[in-house]
Parts: sequence; C-alpha cells; structure tokens
Amino acid sequence: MKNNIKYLVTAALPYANNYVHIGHVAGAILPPDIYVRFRKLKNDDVIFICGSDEHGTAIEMASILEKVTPQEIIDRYHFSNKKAFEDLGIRFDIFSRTSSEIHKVTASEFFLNLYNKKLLYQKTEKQLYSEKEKRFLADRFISGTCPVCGFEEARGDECENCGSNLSPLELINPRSKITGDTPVEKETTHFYIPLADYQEKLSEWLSEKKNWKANVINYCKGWLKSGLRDRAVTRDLDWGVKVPVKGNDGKVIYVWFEAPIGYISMTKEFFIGKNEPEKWKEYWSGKDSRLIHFIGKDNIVFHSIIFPSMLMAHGGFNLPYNIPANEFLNIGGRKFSKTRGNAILLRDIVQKFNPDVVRYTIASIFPENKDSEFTWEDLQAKNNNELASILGNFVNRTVVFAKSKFGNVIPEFPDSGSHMKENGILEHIKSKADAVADNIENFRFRDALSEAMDAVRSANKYFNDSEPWKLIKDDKEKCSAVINTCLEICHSLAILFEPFLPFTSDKILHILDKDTSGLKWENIGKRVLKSGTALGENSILFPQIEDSTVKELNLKYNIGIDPGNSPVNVEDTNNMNVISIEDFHKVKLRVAKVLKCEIVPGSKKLLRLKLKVGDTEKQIVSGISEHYKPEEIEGRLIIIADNLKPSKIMGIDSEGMLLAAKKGGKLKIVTVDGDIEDGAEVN
RNA sequence: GCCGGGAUAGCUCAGCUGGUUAGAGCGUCGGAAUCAUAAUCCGCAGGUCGGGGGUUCAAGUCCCUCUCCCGGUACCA
Repeated sequence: MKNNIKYLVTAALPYANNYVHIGHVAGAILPPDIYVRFRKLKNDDVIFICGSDEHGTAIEMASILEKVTPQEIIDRYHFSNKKAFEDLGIRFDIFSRTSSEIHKVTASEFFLNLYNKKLLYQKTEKQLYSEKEKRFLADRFISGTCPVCGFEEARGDECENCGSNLSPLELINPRSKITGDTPVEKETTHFYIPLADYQEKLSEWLSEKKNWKANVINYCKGWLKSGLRDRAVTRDLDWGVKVPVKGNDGKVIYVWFEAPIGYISMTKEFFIGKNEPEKWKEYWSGKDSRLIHFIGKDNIVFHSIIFPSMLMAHGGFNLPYNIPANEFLNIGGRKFSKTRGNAILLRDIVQKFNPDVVRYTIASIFPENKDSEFTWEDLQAKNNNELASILGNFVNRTVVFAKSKFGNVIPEFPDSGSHMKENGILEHIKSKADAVADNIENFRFRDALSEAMDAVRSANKYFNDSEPWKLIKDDKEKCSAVINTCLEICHSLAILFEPFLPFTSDKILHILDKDTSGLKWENIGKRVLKSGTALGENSILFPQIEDSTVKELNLKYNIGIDPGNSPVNVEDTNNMNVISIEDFHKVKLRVAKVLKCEIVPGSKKLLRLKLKVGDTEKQIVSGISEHYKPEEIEGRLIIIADNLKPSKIMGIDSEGMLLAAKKGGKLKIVTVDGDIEDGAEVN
C-alpha cells in the first residue's frame, strides 16, 4: 500500500581518512539499506543519500604525514569505500562526496544565509601559530609537556598519560607535530554560532519526539540540561570550504558545520542527475516528507542538536523526523581500533565472504539498544546453522525434489481437492511478513530478521509435515500441490529477505526462472509462479564455513589473546607506555635452536617449529610462512619468549613466541650476532 | 569528581508504564523423519536477572549503596 509520504533517508557520511569497518556498517550503513530496500518493495517514495566526508584537519594531517596531497587521501578512501559498499549490496541512490563543487556552493550559501541574517558573530582568540609553516596549528597538530603530570608527549587536546583535558595554550614547550618547531601565540578571529539561542526551540521540538529511541532522547536531554555552548563555525585551515566572506583568507568552514550540509548538496546532485534540478526541495521542505538520519551514537549530538539548530537558523528546511542511532559494534570485547589491528575492514570481509552472510550476521547483532559483540564464530554459526541449514536448505530441498520428481519443472497446483494446509502456510508466511514490516518500520531490524527466519522455519515444518517423499509414491497430485506451494514459498521468501539478503533473493529468483517483476512486498504469500516453467540451475546458496577459516581469522585479528595476561600492554606505537625493569624481567627471553620447521597444513601463514632450548625441547607455532620458508629457518638460532602462557593454534600446542621485527609488510626474525649456546638468556 | 548507559541461561541478546511457573535464537542432550549442504521437525534440560539493603500484597522492572565495564564532561592546574 503506497502512502504519500516522501522518505529522505541518510546514512552517516564516512570520513575519508580511513577504510570503513564493519562497526560503521552495523551502526549507520546497513540499517538504512534494509529500511530503504523495504520501502522500495512497498513502492514507497524514498531516496537514500550518502557520501564521503572529505574535509577537516585529520585529512590534512594525514596528507602531510604521508607527503601526498589531500586529494590523494580522499580519493583513496572515497573510491575504496564506495566499492566496498557496492560489494556489500548497499544500494545508495547517490554516494557522493563533500569535495564536490555543488557541495562547496551549497555549504557557502548556507553559511552566507546565516551570516547575512546576522546569526553568526565574530570573536578573537589566541591560538598557536607556526611561523615556519605559516599556519595556525590545530589541536592535534601540537604536542608538548602536560602541565598536570609532566608527561612530555601530551597532545594539544588531552594528555593520554593522566587523562587531563587540555587546551593547546596550556602545554609547556609546545611544538608542532609536523616540523617540531615551537609555535607562538597569535590572535585569530572566527565566526561562532550561538547555539544557546536555539535551546528552547530544540527542547520543545525534542519533547514531541515520543517514538524516538530512548538512547537518543537521553543523550539530547543531557546536552540540553548542561546548556549549549557557542561553537566556532570556522577555523584556520587550508583543506575545506573557504569562508565566503571577505577578509577571511586562510579560513574554512568548520567540518562539523559543513559536512551535514552534504546531505542537502548530495540530494541536489542526485536530482540534477535525474534532470529534475528543483525536485530536491520536495524532500527537504515538503510537508509530507520525512528526514531520517541513520547514524552511530558518536554522531547523536551533531544530528539531533547541532544540525537541527543550523536548519532552524536557516529556515525553510524540515527538521529530522527520526534519528534511529545505533550503539557500537565491538570485537573481542574491545572497540575497533586501528592500532590494535583488530578493525575488520569492510573491503576485506566482503572479499572473504558472501556479502549476504556478512549482512545477515551483522544485522542479527545490530547494536540497537547497547553495544554488541562480533565474533568470527558467530559468523560461522549464523552461516552454517541458520542461513545454510534453514533457509538454504529449504530452497535446496524443494528445488532438488522438483527437479528429480517432476522433471525439472514447476509442478501444477491442482484445482481439485482440499488445500487447507497449502493455503494456510502461505497465509502464515504473509502474517510473518506483516510482523517483519512492523519491525522494520519501527527500526527493530534484529526482530525483523528473526521473524523472517521464523517464516522459513515454518516452511520447513510444512515440508516435513506434508511428507512429499511419501506422497510421490501414492498421491502424486497432492505431492504436486505441496511442491508447487513450496516453490511459491521460495518466491515469497525471495521478497521477504530482499532487504536483508539481496544477492540471495536474486539467486532464488534465478533458480525459479522468475524475473523481478513480482518482487513486491504485496506479493508475499501470493501464488505468482507459472506451472510448467522449467527451473533454472540450482546452486548451494550458503556453503559451509570451516573451523579452520575461523581460527585463521581469529589469529589475523588478534582475537582471543587475553589482554590482561600480557605483561606489556602497548597501546600505541607512537606513544609507548613506560614499564618498570621488573615488568621487563617478567618476560623470559632465550636463545633457541630450530631443530625442525614445517608448514602447518591448511593454514595461511603458520609454521610449526621444533626447538631446542638448553636441555628442553619445545614446539611453537608462528605466523611467518609468508616471509620464511621452513628450510630457511632450520638450524638457525632465534630468540623466543620462553615463559609465555601456552596456547593452541589450529589445534597445535604453541609453547612460546619467536621475536621478529615487522614494518609495513616486511618481517625479519630476530637472531643473535654469532654463535652462542641455545638456552642462553637474553636481557 | 560529576552526568549518562550497561551488567539477565554455555554464547549473542529481548524483557514497555512493577503483576500468574523470567523469554528468543544458537549451542548441548533425547526423540521423529530421511526429499535436502548429516541439512529438517518435535521435545527436555540450563538463570538465587552483578553484590548487598529497602519500598510494595507483588521487583529483572522503583529507591539506596557497592563492584566492574563503556561513553561524555569539569576542576585542581
């Protein structure tokens, strides 16, 4: 049933200084894709907007550190992320970027609108300025000695040693992180938006939002309660949208102000591409239009407080209808972290697995109410026990049956006879679809998915209870009705699962030799197939995922290594924690002689080493076979951590760890300078 | 320090304004079936709902307190 509402759905703009990981996907990308796909199946008027957020200090910093242009940085991540989203089946109507011309114009106009209405004011402040680089230094470009604890590598915004929040001006001996020179204090003038002016209107507006998620409302209340502070909307930086007011050279619009305007400019761009350059206004200003922002919880303030304030200040735009923010997806009990090497990048995971398996796994653990936990074991279990066993198997057993017993065509559904059960199961699938729809409309995607899976369970039950393998022997007509119905169910499932598993949905249609003309939500539970149609080639929808794959991935992503037991917990290679000599002595390093070395069969990079350490022999498993052949290591002296807690890697005991130096894909094992007896202590 | 959120079966999580024997999926175990990727279906078992105290006829659900985890934010400088 089509309604008159226009849905303008946005996904949080990924920042183009990194590859997106599955945490982003779980928080802000996949939920809207499911939502939008569902709306489209219902023939609702919906558009799905996203793109890269490409300005700001972090990108400029990255470009300086890598000695490339900012353009190279953003191109790298923009195109890679775009491709990764496509591979996952995320179907944006547009995935653009904030470096586009239309965005710069739109953001400038927005800024000028506020400026001309005198809704911004200017204020002069002291900031640190590097005379050598001829630029003001952003907080994160500065390090210095912490005035609180004396830590010498404190950052401009906070001290990682004592946790104090700092302003760069407080640092003792501040220096530029780029050149190392000492900056000076210099005055600079910036535009500010007085957010407090919008506090009352915001409170009023938010108090009407009865159906928003509690976590979002709570968050907003907290901010409003403590009072909104004015925020600078410009800053001294090269990389960004220039401030469109004379006398502001070297200043750009602050990225927090400019980026959300990207939603607007990208909508414009989308309709320009469709030759309807004015139509974007219907979505942003129309009476029956609903703006829905899908974001992660880190973005709640911007979307529920700051951007709405901006929209109020500007006027003429709808405020967000809903902001179904998700919490965070963790891995191994910890947050995704680049430095720990445990971030699972979208580009990697879609290469390794069927994207629908990734979609299913993530959707089933969406952090809708609280942070949730991703494990590879989970992905394997969801694939093997749910997708393969329940869904894949239902389709397969039905199709294989039709092929072998009905000559590879869709058998007839006879007019005669009673078909209570046959019609009943289709009605039941339909009622499940209603439950799925209700859940999706209310942003309860996990529940929606589990309802959909329930529909397949009942389909399997129908198959079992009908016992077609018996009917084929003594009541072929009834059997025909059953298998026909099961194939119809397959078609219904293709629709029902399309929002979650679009690739699988497609495959099922192929197997049924059906085009997408019937792919409408209203067709769920209806009989739409033509009997006599030859079935397409059947394929296994979800091949099993082996244990060895899971172990390999756990190793690769450093999962399962107990952080509490490691004596030295290195948080960040740039900023190493200081440890005592006692801490160091906890690690017993010894020289070991490699007696025998062999590749661990089935592994990607594991070697099994038999070692002689003084009087004892031990075995370790090490992930270095991409760098060393077994014969290169045999007979050599290496250094091992001797008293490491033993562990099993791919079922093989490992009683230590060899030392190796690693940088940028290169790896060299640590050895000794000359000959010495194995077992010798290293310190 | 202060504010907010979290701690529920082996695992991942639901439990709205307090109300009959605390739920689901997966896993485990038992049974049925054999068309199907040994895939299905049915059933049993599993929790003193982080600890302690309180309010109430009744608390996972409200109040107090403690422990641990995660966010946000202030000051001392």
